[in-house]
Amino acid sequence: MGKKNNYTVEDVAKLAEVSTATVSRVFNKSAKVNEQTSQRVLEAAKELNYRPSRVAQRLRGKRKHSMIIGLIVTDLENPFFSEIARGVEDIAYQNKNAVMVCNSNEDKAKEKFYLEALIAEQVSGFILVPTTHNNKLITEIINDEYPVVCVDRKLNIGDINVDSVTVNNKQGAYRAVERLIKLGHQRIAIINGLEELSTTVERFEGYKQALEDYDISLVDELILYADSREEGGIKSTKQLLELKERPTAIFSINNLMTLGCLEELNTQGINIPGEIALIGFDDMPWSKALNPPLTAVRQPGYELGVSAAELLLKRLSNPSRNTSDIVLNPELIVRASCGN
Amino acid sequence: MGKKNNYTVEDVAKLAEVSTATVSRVFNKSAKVNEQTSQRVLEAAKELNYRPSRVAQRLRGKRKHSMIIGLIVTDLENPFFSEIARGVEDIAYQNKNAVMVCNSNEDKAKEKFYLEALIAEQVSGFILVPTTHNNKLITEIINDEYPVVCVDRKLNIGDINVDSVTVNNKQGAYRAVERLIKLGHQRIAIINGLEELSTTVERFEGYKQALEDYDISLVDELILYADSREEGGIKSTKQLLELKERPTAIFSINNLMTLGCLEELNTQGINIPGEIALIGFDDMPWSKALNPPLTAVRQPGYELGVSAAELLLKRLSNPSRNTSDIVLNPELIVRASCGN
DNA sequence: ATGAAAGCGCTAACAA
DNA sequence: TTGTTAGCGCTTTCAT
Repeated sequence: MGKKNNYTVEDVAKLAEVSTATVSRVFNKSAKVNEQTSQRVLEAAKELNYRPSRVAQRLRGKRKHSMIIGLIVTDLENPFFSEIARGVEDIAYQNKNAVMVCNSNEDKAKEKFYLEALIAEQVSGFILVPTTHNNKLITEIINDEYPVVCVDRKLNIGDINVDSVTVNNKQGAYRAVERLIKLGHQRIAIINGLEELSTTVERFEGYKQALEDYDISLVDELILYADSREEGGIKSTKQLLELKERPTAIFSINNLMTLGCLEELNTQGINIPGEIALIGFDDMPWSKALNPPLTAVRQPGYELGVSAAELLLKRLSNPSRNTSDIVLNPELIVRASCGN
Repeated sequence: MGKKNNYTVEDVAKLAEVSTATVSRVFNKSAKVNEQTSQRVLEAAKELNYRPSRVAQRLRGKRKHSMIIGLIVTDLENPFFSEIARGVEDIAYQNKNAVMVCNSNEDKAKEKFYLEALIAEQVSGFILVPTTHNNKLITEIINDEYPVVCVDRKLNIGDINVDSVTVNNKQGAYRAVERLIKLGHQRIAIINGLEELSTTVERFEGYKQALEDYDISLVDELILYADSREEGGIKSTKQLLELKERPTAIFSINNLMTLGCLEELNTQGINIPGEIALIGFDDMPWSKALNPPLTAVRQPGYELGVSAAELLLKRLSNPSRNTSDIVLNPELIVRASCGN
């Protein structure tokens, strides 16, 4: 019970009748080794099924980093974030880095827990979807010059410098709402996500801007906030439907809430887009198979992940590089749910 | 540039004017330390913003494991697997373990890469959705007494003993097909997933069993295999629709393929379930919002993850424990896509 | 209650 | 080309 393959360089060295240094050299190709000696070492290693301990390597080595990228997202069940994860992973894997993804579940304590675990494990750097702007730990980490890239959301902390990759949320929202307006809608409700998120703030700005540009005034009862989950969409939609004067269109700011919204509308037998038109933020694989097919602002999740990983890799190879903010543009995918 | 907070026990010891041993004792509460000394150490540590290096701890310490669970899934973008991940994570977090999830993307080389990375990092153990049955590396790892739990798929290797948590796939498939038969269908097509997966094999068995029990013979042209992705569903459906004699019902074995299937059916204007009925394996958050709402076999993804994590934790605390196989039962969720 | 010192498994000078 | 040796940062005897 538990031999657990704990052979060391020394065991291999002994079996191959060489020094530990030679074993190390063979494994790392860090210096010329005689072909035959090399063979002997490899055979010995194979016989013992030897695996170098990365823990020891890391403790000793000058290359302090682990070739492991930590990715912390806020909701792994949300396909938008799994798309990001895929993007990160593809780039990382191409560069022989492993990605370890952790799910903070929008919970600050969990985020902290994972951040600390990953630092303790000495990951090379982080790609992070921060839970909220104001995070002391993250500030510390960044000030400690730990390589960090924020993705999807910005870290709105005073004068701090971080790489970031985000989407032009304001523009995306603006286009969605503009579309609705041009279709003749005036009473346009918005279901916002968590209030403190930069994405929520920006999308809401797009909404306000569009209304303003078209001389439509904001109506309090049409501006809702929910929890970015399906449940939140259902609840908000119910609330909207109870209004004396219902909205003629709903702009839902996140994929899962949109699903909830659609469900509730269908449940209550509302005709979409006849009675109420619907546009969502975030286009999903199933959007076109929905009833009705959903008009949505498509965010390039995969590309977000790719860019973030590339950015992190660049910083890793050049730590003194200036930080940069990459902003990707979303796109409005028009389908039946908003009419035409 | 790059101070990177590399303070060590020694720095703290110096500042607090104690020995490194004392610092260690304070941090690990591993022995009585004078209250005042302890205070001094803590202050010194805070001042330097000292974080013990887990790498060094692990190299030295007797507790060899890291409180990190490695989870390797085959498709992180598939919500079924993210549900599993959530289950694993919740249990792990409750027990102060971190989860690092890796995505093998159904690729053996990638699976190997991650397996080795995680072992090298000395994770406490694995929860694994194996890419295919026959995997030498995994056999080795298990034989090395590394704690492993297989989830969703079994590792059909000869005499090896592993903990596993799976779904009763045969039963689930049987019920789906039986339902179709009872609704009067005789020409029932099946779109299988990757041929070598245990899940595919078992679901196909359920299909065959049901047909046999109701005296319906197997028809080759109605038995298709695809790649478990949306694209595969589209392709297979096209193929089915080109048949001289079309099936009257389709049983699609995986969520993403079902989506593809539905899309293609809708694209070609097929009436569901009028012309062709559809049942899928795997119920998803969006299933009820589809057009038409989808009848599906619901797999308890979250519970799968929970059970797997619990099993792993048990093995960790008692390595000589007998292995066990947990089988969870699926459930047929009836909606409009199969008629009634 | 505290300190000194050994050593975990490995790599990188420095020698030979 | 190969070996010897000194640590990496920490925990853990063994002394004191």
